[in-house]
Amino acid sequence: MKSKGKAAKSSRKPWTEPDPEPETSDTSEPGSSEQEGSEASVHIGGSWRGVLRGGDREQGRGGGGATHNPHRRQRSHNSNKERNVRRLESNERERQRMHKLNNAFQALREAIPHVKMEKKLSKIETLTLAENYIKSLTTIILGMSSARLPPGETPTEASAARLLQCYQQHLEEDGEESLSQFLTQIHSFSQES
DNA sequence: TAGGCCATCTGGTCCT
DNA sequence: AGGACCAGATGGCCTA
Repeated sequence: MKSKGKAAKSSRKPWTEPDPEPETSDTSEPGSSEQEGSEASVHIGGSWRGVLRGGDREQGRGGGGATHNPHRRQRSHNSNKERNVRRLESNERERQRMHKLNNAFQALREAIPHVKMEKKLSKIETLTLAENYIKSLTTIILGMSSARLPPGETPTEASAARLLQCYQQHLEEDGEESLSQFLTQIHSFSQES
């Protein structure tokens, strides 16, 4: 679970009803997959978590607007057991999603050179270094291609075209969709300049 | 011990 | 309808 290899985390509170109803015949252990120790419920700092999260998340896409959003989807009235199952499935999917994200971060770490090899880069460090690395490479490539231009060709035109060609080659080799997206951006950039 | 970083849970919206 | 995505909350581990 925790990739740091430290002691397994056991204090995560599994999903439970904030307002426990009498009929909660849990056959499935709430924390079945990797948590144990189901505490009474999610009672945090003197208030219910659900209450805490009520109405102050009005920004951003997934952000919220939970309380007064007229377009809010009607809650389906599933049984507690059903909701528990769905919640656990959601948790599992979210975990997998985050693992994939972390794998991508790891791949990025390995792709960028950095000085302190013994220390693992944090996520924010990885992103920052990657940004700088891309900028440096771009500068170098543009410099190289403008150094040997065919006569009559403007530097930006030619270098952008070269860049495009280079990425197209990568695209053919790797077949990555993310690359093609970037390719489009490069292309529009080259047309602008 | 405080602060940084992280994994996980959670409930909301968005998308298919 | 259900999965993906997102951001806030929380608590554990580690280091200065």
